[in-house]
Amino acid sequence: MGDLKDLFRGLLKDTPHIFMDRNVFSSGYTPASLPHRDAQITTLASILVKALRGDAPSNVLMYGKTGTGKTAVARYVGEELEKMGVETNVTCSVLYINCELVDTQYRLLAQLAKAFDCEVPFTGWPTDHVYEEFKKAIDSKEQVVIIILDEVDNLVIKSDDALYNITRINGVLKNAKVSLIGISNDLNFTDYLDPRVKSSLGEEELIFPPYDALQIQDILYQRAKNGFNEGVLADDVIPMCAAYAAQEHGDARRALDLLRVSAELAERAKLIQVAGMHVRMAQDKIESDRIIEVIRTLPVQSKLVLYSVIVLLDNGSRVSRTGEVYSIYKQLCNNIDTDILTQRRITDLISELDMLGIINAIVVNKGRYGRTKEISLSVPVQSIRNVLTDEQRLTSLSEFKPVNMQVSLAAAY
DNA sequence: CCTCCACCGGAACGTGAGGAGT
DNA sequence: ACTCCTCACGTTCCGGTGGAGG
Repeated sequence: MGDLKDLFRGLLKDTPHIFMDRNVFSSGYTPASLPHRDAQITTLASILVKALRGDAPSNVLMYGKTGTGKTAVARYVGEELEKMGVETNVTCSVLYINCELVDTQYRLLAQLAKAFDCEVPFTGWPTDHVYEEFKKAIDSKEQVVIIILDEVDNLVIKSDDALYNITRINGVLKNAKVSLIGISNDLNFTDYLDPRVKSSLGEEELIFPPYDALQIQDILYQRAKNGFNEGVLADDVIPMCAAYAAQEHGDARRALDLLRVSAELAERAKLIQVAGMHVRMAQDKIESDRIIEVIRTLPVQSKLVLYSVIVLLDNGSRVSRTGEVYSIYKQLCNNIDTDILTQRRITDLISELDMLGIINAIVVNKGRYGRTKEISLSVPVQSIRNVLTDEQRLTSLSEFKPVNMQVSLAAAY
């Protein structure tokens, strides 16, 4: 036990210093420069420069798939604008709000008010009261407020009132000016909008095309220079990360994750250099983490269906049919005292699992023996069995033995 | 060529939770 | 505090189907 004191000391000493600054790879990090986004940066800056003259810039909509640098560009230009505002003595405030978390009008207003030191309780006030408070707070002095709404789709899907109110706020303010920057990865999201909001929000539009493999490489090299110590990356590491990410529609964030995970794997193996092998391992790890996360958050009923497939697999059938799955599923439900859903619903659950890429379900015709779905697992069994029995209500199922297996025996012939 | 299996999948409807309006 | 609306989740009902076997 006395050695425990040295536990961390030992680990500290042993750990090779691959990372210089882990922060460089976190999602909130804004790098000092953004390769291959000069055009977007210049355009955005030329729109926002009006703020430095004390006017409200046009509202901007930014489109692009995930990992194309939308958020980074918006934050980067925002920071520069604030800096410039200090120099030129114009108060410019840039607020960044992620609408994935802030997805109702109330929460949005509360969040905005809070940014101006205005106390709003989490709940309780009528929405228009919060709106008034927020107006009062920003109108207290002359300033230009730029609100960046990331993932703005989330705010709109429920109702576009929030956007409607904010786009019209300039009409009622005396001192302050407000502009919006909406960020969306859905090109068609304006279809959901009220036409008035649409024309007001989309005064300017910026498109972010996906990066190609070479561009991703540049980004990675730049981050690696700030994030890793020198010489820890083998030559092929970054090209590999870029190639993998480029295959999946040029997602730079994905490439950065890949690079980070590769380095973490190498670090955990106590190596001093990251090799191509680690990139491959990282690719697998990210994918299996994704699958596990998807399965873990599945509703209980879907888990039961999935478990039924596994049970059938354990009993020797490589593919299973809907009828078999359903009969096992019913047994499982009785076993843990859960409501049994109808077969119609199970059909849908099976289709959902198929779409998530966890199972493979194809419709086949067996002539006289009917028409059904042939279901097989498209991920390794051992990786998901434990995830399923981790769920509190399903733990007892690890002991489960199916009765009445002649159905699947018959299927063997 | 016809039948008929064993399920597919569309349509309409019921229900409860939760948010918005008043 | 109340009703109204919407949405996710499920059920009921049912027409549809490709081909093995007669």
